[in-house]
Amino acid sequence: MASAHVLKLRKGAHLSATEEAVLSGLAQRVIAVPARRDVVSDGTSTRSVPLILDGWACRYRVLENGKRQIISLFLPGDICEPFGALPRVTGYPIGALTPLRVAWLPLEDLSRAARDYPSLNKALWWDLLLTETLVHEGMVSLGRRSAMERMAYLFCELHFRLSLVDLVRDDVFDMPVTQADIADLLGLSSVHVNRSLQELRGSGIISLRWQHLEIHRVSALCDLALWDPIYLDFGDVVPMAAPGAATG
Amino acid sequence: MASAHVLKLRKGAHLSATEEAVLSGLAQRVIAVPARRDVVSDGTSTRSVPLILDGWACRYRVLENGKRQIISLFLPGDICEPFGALPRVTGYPIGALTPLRVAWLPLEDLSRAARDYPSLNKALWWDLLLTETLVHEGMVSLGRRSAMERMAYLFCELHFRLSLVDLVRDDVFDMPVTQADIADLLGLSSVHVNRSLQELRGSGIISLRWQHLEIHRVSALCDLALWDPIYLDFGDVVPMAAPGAATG
DNA sequence: CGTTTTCTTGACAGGGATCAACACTAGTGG
DNA sequence: CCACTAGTGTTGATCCCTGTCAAGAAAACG
Repeated sequence: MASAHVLKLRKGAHLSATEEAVLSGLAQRVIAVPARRDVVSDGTSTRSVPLILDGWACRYRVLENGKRQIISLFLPGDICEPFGALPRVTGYPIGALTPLRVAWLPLEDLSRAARDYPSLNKALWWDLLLTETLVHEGMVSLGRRSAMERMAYLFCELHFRLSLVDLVRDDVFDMPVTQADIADLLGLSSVHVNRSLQELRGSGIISLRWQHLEIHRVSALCDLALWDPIYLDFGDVVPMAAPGAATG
Repeated sequence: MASAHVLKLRKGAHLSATEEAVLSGLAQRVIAVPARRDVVSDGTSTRSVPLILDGWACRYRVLENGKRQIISLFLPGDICEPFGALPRVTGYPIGALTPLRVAWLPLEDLSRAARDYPSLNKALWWDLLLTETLVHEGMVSLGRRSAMERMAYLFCELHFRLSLVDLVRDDVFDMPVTQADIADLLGLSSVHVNRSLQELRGSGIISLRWQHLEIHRVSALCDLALWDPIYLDFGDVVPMAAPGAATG
């Protein structure tokens, strides 16, 4: 069974067996991180980037008044710093929402792999594009979707993203986060998350018990979420990457 | 007088006269875009990226219900697709908020320049980091700042960004956008923007007339905005860029 | 100078926050 | 194995921030 990032990157480009082996080989230095601990607390090492093998993590920010906003969610198979080489003098912490298995990918290995294997390169660009789009669509949610729409959108996004790494079966998947986490993700209060959730369950579109989400009517959920597949279904075909703008 | 992008990138690395000349030379193909016209309507050409020489632009998204959210703002000196080479099969449109002068930078030229001149490379990475951080902090605004705080934050951000390109004099700068634009930027209604603006003016912290913003008490504004300089003052020193994660 | 866009103001409604209490679950240690 | 504790989910009551609708004033524009 291939690990999550291999499963995910397969969706971005057709990978040969060799390339998949290379990809698996990158994830050598694996460490465990307990829930609610920071993976990186302030900026990231320039030498390697964290890859989530298992569990959920997030990039977040806590304001002076104590309010927390989750900026992006990292699921199994996600590279937490997709702008990999970006030297950060400062940055937002990345925290574990659940117990984590994290692989630290040495940047040298990663860029060598990308250089040697065009399909791998393509897949990594695809991953970057996807990550960027997710952030943008998250902004649209926070700015212009109602609480209910945000919830619905989140479930659609999770359905889409977790499908990429084979963690969805029959429109059912695990959601190992608290309602308070969801609140910080959606810019709501946890009380309101609770109520929206109940309303969504009451409508028969989903059910959620024991951190287990089941989507009964996917299309109804997408409608409610103002989901536009144009933005997230990239399909299988992605043009080859041109040279990077800022690449030395 | 150097053009805006040169002024901006100077802040990211020390550039030699030669490097500045190269940078200026990149902006050959200059075109004018009238206000309210799209610069790119669906995705971007793979061959070149737009650079704003003059005027304000934005990346935005319109939901099916007609609501618009501005995802990022582009000011003079900004490269609209800082992920330059990113091949987009889909994407959000970029629109002109004011009449624009746009230079289309050929990607080949850009990456050759970055390859040949390390400081230029460093500056472009710095620019990318800055852009990324602005988006993240925008999410925090939308999710966890009140209307008043968002307004204040926006003015702080603009003060910071426009200072980079020498468009601020004595805490005064032009704001050539309508209140409806601000509303779509901050995830508010235009009516509420109007009222927040008046309250802010009434408090004596700013004045705004004829699209001319004057900040009277910068520190008060920063306090109100929950402004954290850690996230946006990168200072002059930035570590050298490592090789890109997904660079072929 | 008329026309259109933008700004401003008022009245009203509602979505979501806040506060507070209680139930439930899970983990902990005796 | 059970009591204890802490975290999480649930509910009700209340408030207020912000959206919506509508109309008039001011400014921009051709």
